[in-house]
Amino acid sequence: MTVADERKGRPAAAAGTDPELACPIGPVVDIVFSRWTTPILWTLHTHGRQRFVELERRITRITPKVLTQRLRQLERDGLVVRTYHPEVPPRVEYEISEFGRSLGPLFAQLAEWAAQNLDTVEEARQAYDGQGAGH
Amino acid sequence: MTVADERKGRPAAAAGTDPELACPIGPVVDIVFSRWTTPILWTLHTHGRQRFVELERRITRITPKVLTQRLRQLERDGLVVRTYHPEVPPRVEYEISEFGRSLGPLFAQLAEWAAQNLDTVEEARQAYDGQGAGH
DNA sequence: CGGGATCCCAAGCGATACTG
DNA sequence: CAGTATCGCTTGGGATCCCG
Repeated sequence: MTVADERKGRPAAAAGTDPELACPIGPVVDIVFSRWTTPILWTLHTHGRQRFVELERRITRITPKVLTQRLRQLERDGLVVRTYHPEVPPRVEYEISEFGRSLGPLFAQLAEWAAQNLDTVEEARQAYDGQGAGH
Repeated sequence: MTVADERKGRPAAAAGTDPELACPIGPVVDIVFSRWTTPILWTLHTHGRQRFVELERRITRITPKVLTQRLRQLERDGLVVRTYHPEVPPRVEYEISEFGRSLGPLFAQLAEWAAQNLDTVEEARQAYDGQGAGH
């Protein structure tokens, strides 16, 4: 199931003395930035409602099993809506929920940061690897 | 939210198509939202420059080995600055780099989303678990 | 088509011991 | 104090088979 599901959003707790996180964004990371969730949400966001196979094809390298797992998790968290059409052959469609769309600005800002600073990270890595080897 | 819509033709870092992501924020997630990086960056952000043990104590449950690994990664990516003081006993201090501070607004927005919507997620989970089990 | 069940392996992390 | 090195377990994910 969920990797670290012990975290419960307890509103009563004071500024997080939670076990492994002294920060309030730990739980969000688990929810939104788990292993495959970001590509899934992004694909659903850009291509709208689509079927299981479409997701499978667009998100390369993901296996159906994992795709199902993540999709279930996102559905459970209310970020994705799953619609089952009892036809032959069966048809299932996934889309971002209204609640899931509240992540829009966040993703946009994230994408913007990526566009502006990703190469800086790359430079930092090369610099580190270059003279970091000599220590 | 269509900020990065036009930069889809971004050349991949390595050769070929990007492995696991049809989305431009995949790499950022790896850099910023890896396993322990969020608590580390948050702690460094809120408590300023501090030593290894301080980080170790504040980020509960993290082992020194993993803390070192993540710290090295963050240093390599240019988000964290490591300062070694050749004393006896040795003293090492960590702080967020200038570049790392560019993540500030992002974290703020993330924290805000968490504060507003985390209980919604919890409700969705309970609803899902409640009647999802009977299905 | 859209999965669930099973087996299995590789990565990640914890625990422990040791160094400068 | 601030790590590095090694071992061993836990776990996520791939591969395969099968069902509705």
